[in-house]
Amino acid sequence: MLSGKHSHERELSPSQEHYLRAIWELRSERGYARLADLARALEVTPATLSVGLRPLEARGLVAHDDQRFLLLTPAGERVAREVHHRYTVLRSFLHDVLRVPAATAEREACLIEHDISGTTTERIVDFLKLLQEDREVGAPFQARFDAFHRSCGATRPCTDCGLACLTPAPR
Amino acid sequence: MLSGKHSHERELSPSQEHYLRAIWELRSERGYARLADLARALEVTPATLSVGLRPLEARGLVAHDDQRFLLLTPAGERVAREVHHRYTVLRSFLHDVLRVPAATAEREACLIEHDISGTTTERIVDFLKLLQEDREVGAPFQARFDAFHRSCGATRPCTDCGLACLTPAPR
DNA sequence: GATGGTAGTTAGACTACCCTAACGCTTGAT
DNA sequence: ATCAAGCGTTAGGGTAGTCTAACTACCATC
Repeated sequence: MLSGKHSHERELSPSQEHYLRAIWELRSERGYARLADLARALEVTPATLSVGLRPLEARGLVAHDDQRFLLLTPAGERVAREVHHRYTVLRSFLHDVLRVPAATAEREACLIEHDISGTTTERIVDFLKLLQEDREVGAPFQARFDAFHRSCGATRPCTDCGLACLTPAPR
Repeated sequence: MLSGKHSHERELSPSQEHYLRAIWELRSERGYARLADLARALEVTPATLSVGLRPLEARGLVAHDDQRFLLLTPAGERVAREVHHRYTVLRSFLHDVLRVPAATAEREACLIEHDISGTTTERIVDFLKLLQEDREVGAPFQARFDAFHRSCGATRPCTDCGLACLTPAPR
């Protein structure tokens, strides 16, 4: 589908970032990660991973035991945590603020995590923190937002584009 | 880089969505779109497009003149507008609300536009409208947010993960 | 009417990502 | 001791999206 050139100026491809995050999450949850577990978690065949992890090993991000348990090097763990961080922030924003259903929020966060810069991520963190910490902003905002989009008239298609648009509707 | 299976359950691939949006934008701006213009706009070679547009023609989304000027069918235009809508909404959110620099906002919106559902897009629209229309929420919110992230202490790394994290820092 | 630029196409190659099928290596149960 | 299960690897294939290079087709002017 999408490939090279545009998108993803990062050093690692989306898949590779995904692999790293999944290894880290497995290891956090159960203390170890085997290739087969990882394959299950990522819904990918072991063959795919066997090949796909190779470049990550070559770059010194992933390694393994004498028992072939997967390990993250410090560099690999740093990347994994960054990806996980982006994922978490996005999911929280989508679900906790925008009230997108949990499954959708997770699915979309999984994709967007590879597209979004660190800078943007931190802006969203600021945003979440503001809602959390500033009582004069947080609660009223969320209450209004919830009410706002519950009233289905909130977004009405604009006659020009047939899509809910950003120019305020005439009244 | 990223391919098949995960990501993008949409009928069209990210590239194809991109092509449609670009045709639509070119035609909106200057009334016509030629393959060469499109190639320049998308920073892709004409050869890529010549091949890449074929499936879109086969699906009845794109057509051309006797003069080979590119046209969108009604179905093609509908998709193009949807993509453009997602793009616009994202860019506005990133730039106007989160204050991400314009260039970054555009670059990231260009990527995320293919990942995000219509539902989520409309949630963001609701959010933008709320800020725009509700004076008790909009202005104070934005003022606080701007002040908040200007003060660089706003996000501080948490000792646990080394990344600004979502659990409130101990005080 | 030859020359040359612009537009689009075709052919061939490459990379990323995925799959299935077949094989080798433990390891644990019978 | 064998045999089955499970893990990982290898080999071979497929698709999407891109590229370069070589072509065709049309104008435009000289």
